[in-house]
Amino acid sequence: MTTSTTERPIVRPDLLAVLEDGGYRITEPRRHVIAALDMKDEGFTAEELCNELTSVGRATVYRTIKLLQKSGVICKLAMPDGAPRYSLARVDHHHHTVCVRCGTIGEFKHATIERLLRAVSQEVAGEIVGHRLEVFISCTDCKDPVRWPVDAEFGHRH
Amino acid sequence: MTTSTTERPIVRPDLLAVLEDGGYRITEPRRHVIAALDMKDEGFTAEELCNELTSVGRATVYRTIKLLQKSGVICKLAMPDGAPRYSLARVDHHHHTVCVRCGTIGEFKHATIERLLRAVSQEVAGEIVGHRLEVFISCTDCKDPVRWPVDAEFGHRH
DNA sequence: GCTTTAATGATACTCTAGTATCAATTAACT
DNA sequence: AGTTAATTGATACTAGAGTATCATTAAAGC
Repeated sequence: MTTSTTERPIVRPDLLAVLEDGGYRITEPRRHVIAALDMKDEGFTAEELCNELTSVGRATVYRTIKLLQKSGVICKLAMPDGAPRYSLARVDHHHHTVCVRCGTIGEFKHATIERLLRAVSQEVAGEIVGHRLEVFISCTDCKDPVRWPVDAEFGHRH
Repeated sequence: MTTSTTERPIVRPDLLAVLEDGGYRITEPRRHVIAALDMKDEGFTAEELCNELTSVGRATVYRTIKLLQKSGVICKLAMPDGAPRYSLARVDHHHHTVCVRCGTIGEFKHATIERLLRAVSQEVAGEIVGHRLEVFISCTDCKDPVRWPVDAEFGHRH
């Protein structure tokens, strides 16, 4: 762990801009939360972030996560067992690949999903208002044990 | 509510066969659970089932749900807010349409998803081990208020 | 019918993922 | 520097979705 939580963290201006745009104040705790999640390329849980950011209160971490989520800065997604996990949104409209071993979350955009939705909309008696697509992978050379088996709980091989 | 929970329910033989095949006993409580969920074409929660089946204990309802899920008889899926919901599996390999108003769960099969996965597998550094796809709809003439907005919590319009 | 072993039910418990409260603090604006 | 409203943090609380326990009951096979 390299991030000190006492000194003022350096935060990407575009992430701070999100706060400004939303009419939110730029505070020390929020700087710390943003700095911490910006360093991550794996997914993370809210509790993990709490444990790392010892100088920021738990409630504030949760509040900031929610705020950033509403602003589109981070995505909330569900692991195979339904456990929530967050990741920084880098691409605009995208879906996620999730390693069921190490929890690393990747992003991809694909035109095919739009085609799929158009096709489904023909068959469906109603209006499509959203969708959820997650692709579970086992990333190359991953040495971790499987933490989120896809056949547990939710029927994911469908 | 037409299902009495005291008299012996009539259960589709193919659903009972699932129990036999798994080496499980065919018991009265299990008959009742199966009969109840077979009558549903909307999704349901475990608690809802518990409340309907007053003659069956809560633990048994949960145990039976888990058993049937493992046997592939019912699917567990997540609503936009992450809340689990079950539905009887009618088609073999399929995905779900979920009405965010009334909670009705439909099934669809589509070849495009296989194409999509093949395309994604080219781009991804790892092996695809599963996926999750849910299409959220507002079903035709649905009069219910929106119970599961797609923009709450999880980023579902992605 | 008897035996054995699985299954049940009442209940208490657990765990996760938050939200609520509210006095103390602090960012932003003047 | 002073004002004010947003924000914070410590902590308690909640809700949902199950799981554990264990004495009692009831299927299945003989």
